Amino acid sequence: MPLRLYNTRTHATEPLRPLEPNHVRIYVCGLTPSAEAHLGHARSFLFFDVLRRYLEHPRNGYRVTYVQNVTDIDDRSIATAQREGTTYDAVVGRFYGAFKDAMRVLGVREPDREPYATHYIAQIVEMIGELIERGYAYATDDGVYYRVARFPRYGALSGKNTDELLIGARIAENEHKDDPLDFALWKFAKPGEPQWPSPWGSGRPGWHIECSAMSRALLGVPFDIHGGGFDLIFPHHENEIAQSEPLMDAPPMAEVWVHGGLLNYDGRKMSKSLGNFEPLTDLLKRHDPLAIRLLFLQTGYRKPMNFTEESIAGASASLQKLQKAALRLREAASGAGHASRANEADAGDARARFDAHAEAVFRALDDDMDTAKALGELHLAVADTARWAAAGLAGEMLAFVRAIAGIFGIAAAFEDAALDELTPEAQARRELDAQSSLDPSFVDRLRERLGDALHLNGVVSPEDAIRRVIDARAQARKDKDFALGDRLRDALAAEGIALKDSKDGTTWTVAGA
RNA sequence: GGCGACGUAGCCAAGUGGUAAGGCAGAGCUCUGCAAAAGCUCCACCCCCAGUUCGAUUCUGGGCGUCGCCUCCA
Repeated sequence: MPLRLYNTRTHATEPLRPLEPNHVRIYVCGLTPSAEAHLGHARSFLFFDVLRRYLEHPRNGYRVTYVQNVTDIDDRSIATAQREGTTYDAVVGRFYGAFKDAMRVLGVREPDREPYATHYIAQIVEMIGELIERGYAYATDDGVYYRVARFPRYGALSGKNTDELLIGARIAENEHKDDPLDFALWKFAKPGEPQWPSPWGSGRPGWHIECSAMSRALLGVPFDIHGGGFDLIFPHHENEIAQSEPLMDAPPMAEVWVHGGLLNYDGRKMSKSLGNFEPLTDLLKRHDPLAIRLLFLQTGYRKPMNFTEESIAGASASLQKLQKAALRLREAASGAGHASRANEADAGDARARFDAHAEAVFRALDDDMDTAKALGELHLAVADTARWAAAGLAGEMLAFVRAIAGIFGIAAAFEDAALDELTPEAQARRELDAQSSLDPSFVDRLRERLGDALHLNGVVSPEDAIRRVIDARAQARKDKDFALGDRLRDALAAEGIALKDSKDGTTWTVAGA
């Protein structure tokens, strides 16, 4: 059963049928880097990254060509440049560089092509020329506009009709346009603004035309998937269709239109205009990028979702649960030689269960990339460590977890090195690191708490003090003086030091470290 | 005013015409002197009302609520 995706164009979930066999061509509207990117942008690109990974996974086996543009010229970058006394491309370079860094941290793969609008001026101008030639566009004294009335299907994607749009009181009046619905293809430059020559006057492209021109240039039309955020459906994607399809023999320009749900922050849309967002780079300082990925995977990609500190904390804990399960699988797999004494009937039964679990995960992904369901199924699959171990399937299950993690883009969490971090030895190592952060007055505070239980004479370093208390407690426990032992431990606890007993002795951790 | 999405346990969240995945948090139990870790178990009358149906959380209609789009926006 092939992957099915919800298609905004047809308002239905339908099987993906690539126009070229085994090759999926995707165009996703990228960033306008004239301000800092936020988590909402990340959500969108993170989803398309997962989609791409799944398409390429052997289950689907597609080759993917992924194009994501960069709107490197717009009114805001020009305004910012003027305000800061620099150039628009310096502004764009700064914000886009930060965005790329963030994407790298989040494990989002690089697009195959990353076209900048200003690098495709020739193609843009050519396309505008074609539109004018066919009566779909007209030049005025401040730019070239698209004539919406000329395109009867305008509004089909977004489910709007032009009459209703006109009623909306929010369309700005513009004496240069023939019709309020018309939109700019080319804006003539005012003095001092960046500009490129065109047959109609020098200026810069409007936002919408770049995507029509660059998708045509790099993928050819029609192509398979056109993606972007929900907020781009109107007017951006509607306008792209209006620009591209009149010039095509066989529309639509894209078979499937995929739109990702927006991210709310504290219950409100995270947006540049509302300004209620935290820059992505700041957020990534506070949160594990893998936990962020998991957080988004927990929600259907089309649903609006609300970001809260509580939800990211939950996702982080959930990730750890999966990691610990993977660690147990790894341990079971390495000791598999003597563990797999199950009889053949049981083994066959376990095999059937294994396959059913795996199939359930894939079926969820096939169903319009239901990553939330897939994640739930993965938890179920992994939970039965004992069964997989007994049937000698622990290694295979671990490999399965890793394969799915690869699709999810969280494979790093399940690499041996990451799993090693969860072992007791790694914890001990971390504790050593934590030692250096203890405040020197720690010993004095601890001495006061212990009172006559232990004097800590001559002890200066916090580590030595903790060690002394642990040793004293060990002796107390040996002597069955549990009251004293507990007193010692409580004193440490009051100073934020937690003890953990294991067969290999007692270790300690700094709470919250 | 037009268009649209959503409303499932403290939080995140999947889902089906026959009585509700998963994660976090919480509770209990097992194991441990206690604690931690680990494991097991428990934890929802699915916003309200009406209708269709043998039966609805799931379908239809109405209401209420939240959010979004209609302007730059992933």
